[in-house]
Amino acid sequence: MVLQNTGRYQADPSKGYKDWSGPSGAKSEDAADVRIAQSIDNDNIDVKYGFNRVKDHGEYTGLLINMNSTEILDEEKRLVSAVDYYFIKMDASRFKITLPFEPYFLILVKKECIQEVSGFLSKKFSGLILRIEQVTKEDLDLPNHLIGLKQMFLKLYFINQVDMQKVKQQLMAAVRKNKAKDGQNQIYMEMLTESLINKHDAGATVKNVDHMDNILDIREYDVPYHVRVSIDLKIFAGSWYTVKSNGAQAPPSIRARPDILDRPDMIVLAFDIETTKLPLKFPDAASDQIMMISYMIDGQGFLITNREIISKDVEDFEFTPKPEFEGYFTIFNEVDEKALLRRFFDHVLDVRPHIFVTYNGDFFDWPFVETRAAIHGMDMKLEIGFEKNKEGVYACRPAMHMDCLCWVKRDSYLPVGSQNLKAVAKAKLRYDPVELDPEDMCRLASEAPQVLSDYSVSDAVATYYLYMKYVHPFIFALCTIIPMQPDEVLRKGSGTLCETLLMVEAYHANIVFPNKQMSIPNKMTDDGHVLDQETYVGGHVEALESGVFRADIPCKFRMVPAAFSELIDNVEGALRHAIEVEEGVPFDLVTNLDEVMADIKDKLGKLRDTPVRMERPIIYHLDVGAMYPNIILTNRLQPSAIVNDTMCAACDYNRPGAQCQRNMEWMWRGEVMPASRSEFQRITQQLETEKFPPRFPGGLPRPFHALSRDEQAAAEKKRLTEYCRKAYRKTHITRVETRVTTICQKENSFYVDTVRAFRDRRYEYKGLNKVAKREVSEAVAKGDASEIKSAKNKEVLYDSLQLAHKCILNSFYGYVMRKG
DNA sequence: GATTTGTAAGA
DNA sequence: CATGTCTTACAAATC
Repeated sequence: MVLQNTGRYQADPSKGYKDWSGPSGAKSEDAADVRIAQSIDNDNIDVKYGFNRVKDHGEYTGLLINMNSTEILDEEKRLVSAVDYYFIKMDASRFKITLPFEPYFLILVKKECIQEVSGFLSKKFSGLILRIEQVTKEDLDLPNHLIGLKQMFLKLYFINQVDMQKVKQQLMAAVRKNKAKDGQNQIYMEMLTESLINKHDAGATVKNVDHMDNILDIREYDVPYHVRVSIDLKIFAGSWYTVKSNGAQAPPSIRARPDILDRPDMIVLAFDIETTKLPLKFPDAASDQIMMISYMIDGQGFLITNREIISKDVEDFEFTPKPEFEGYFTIFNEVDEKALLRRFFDHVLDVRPHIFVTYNGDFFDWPFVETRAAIHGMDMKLEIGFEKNKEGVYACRPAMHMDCLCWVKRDSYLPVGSQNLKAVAKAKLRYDPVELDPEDMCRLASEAPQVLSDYSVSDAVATYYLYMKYVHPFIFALCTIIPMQPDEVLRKGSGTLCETLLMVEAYHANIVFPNKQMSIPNKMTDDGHVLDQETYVGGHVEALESGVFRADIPCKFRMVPAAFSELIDNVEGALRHAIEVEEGVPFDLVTNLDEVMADIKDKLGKLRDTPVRMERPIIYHLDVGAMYPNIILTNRLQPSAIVNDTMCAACDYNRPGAQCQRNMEWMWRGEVMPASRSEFQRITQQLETEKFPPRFPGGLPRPFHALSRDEQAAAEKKRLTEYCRKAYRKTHITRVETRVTTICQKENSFYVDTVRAFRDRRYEYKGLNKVAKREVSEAVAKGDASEIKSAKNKEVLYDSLQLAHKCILNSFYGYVMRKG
């Protein structure tokens, strides 16, 4: 492997930096020997946890619990991208299958030279591109696609992701260049004009000689590999599959088994550590020690003490805060910290948990254990396979790490002040945990080891049962619809979950994924002011009347008689709707209709006749359920349905009297810099004569044009803000405008369909929650303790599921405004 | 000392 | 790597 120093700054900061950092730089990652070593490493760790790759010709049925991407050598000794799928069988035994899958992405090429570009690319990237196929997909950006026009793409296959990355980078550069030629959406505009001028003659444009210039767009290039595979093959964690293994070389075949519902229990280990610390300081792994590790495995508790710190041996004891949260603890008193860690690692490898659970373990417990182990000459990665990955998460291929704090933050709907473990235990598990002032802990270690043990164990118990009751059922329910690892489903933002759900829907509807929209830095308004930020004016609440209202304080009402007359005239229609549509009862089954109608009319009549009244009010709490999702559904609001006149002009459905355009008013709000266009230009001119700090300490100062586009924009913005503050004595002017946007009502409904499916799923859980509530009261009436327990569990489960679905459902609304 | 700006939290 | 806006409170920055 040769490192080349071209002496030029690299555009990508991470790449550019690594090239200076010696042999461990970026390029070593694609060196074949390193990748083969990585592949062997992967398998060794998996075997450590009992996941052996199936290589025979047998058939296996198992519950899929996890997935990881990897590389394997094929019969020609080439490195091939594949996904490892981890299963457990009904008898709790484990196996792993490895599914090779060729990564791919799509490119859009000028229609008239598809063949030529295809041939050109095969030659230019021979050895990298495996093969090229032509595929047609529905492209919601394509003018007049509603009549069934499909877009033709070239689908480029690769044997592995590294090759794909290399080609992707070059093609992206070409696409960027071609797009920049004029305007942002020039490609689609060109197609628009073409389709407007002459729908049958597309070959009129002049063919380019350099075929890189004919690549108009690149699509679906940034879908994570394992997500790609799982979308295309419909493989979801938390589901059952029957796998037919076809020997060591041929890929296995996988078949979903929706008929199996029971699940084997996964082995769950929840742990928590207690450490020494200096007074009024946070524990520091470099100097402080681990005093105790307490953990629970499948409801069985363990506590390891460090007798260098703890003054005397602790005896086995029980910590059961509530009958349903049992905790019998077995104690290992170890001579020192090294023996404590040794005991912990050995126990982990003996049990081989599927899931490790912590509370904020990514930031405290894991790094602390890792550092302390290193001080004693142990490598946590080698011992139990856990290390910090590039997202800052402690992870291991064959075991998951579930940090309950992630669930609390995103899905629990608890306020920030109640997100510590104690408060969460109170709110969700409904018991008062042992509380202890951190400043007392070290003293208690020597004076009252039992008190400290109780405390330490209490955290492990809370973490374990919080996970088992709330986090586990929720994450594995979501996993069956979101094609990601359980870890990711736990940790990703709700917007990313929405996006992934949408990708699944789009793929199976044969719709090409829309590209991410890039925001233009320092955008200008029409009258030449820099736009700092733009958004919409959101919803607000209007109070018709304010004051103190109580059901026992009479209140003055002023009725509108005409409204009552209208109501009286419509009583029959309203009743019919209520009976037939809402209750689903045939109208003629009702026997006392006249009676009820007369009663209602009489009451309404009295209200009409004495319109000014003093009465005790009845106070209602009226909640509009799933309001935003329903607004989306009734108006068929979806990003791809935002159209303009040009798009509609190209659409065959746009005939006189067409009902497909829904015009909707909204309020635009922009924060505008007060400086004028000429002032802005003067500032940029000034900046171009200046020098800027080097990219890395010790480098040369850079002129303005050497800065990246983002840095330039930031510098312009900063200088402009300073200028505006001096010259105008304010940095922003807020503008609000009413705008009208057209929503196409005929657009492919995959987005609104996804929202609807998710809303209905939530209602399903709400319904099940109601059923469980009824079961609780029935069980309470019967006095059957075990039935009460199981019914209560169900109630809690369905309530947490519906609440968490609410969070993601609301995210569908916000998702369309997401940046990046 | 008044005003603007930035941040966090909750709804 | 990343749901949204609106309101309130408060501290820091700035004039």
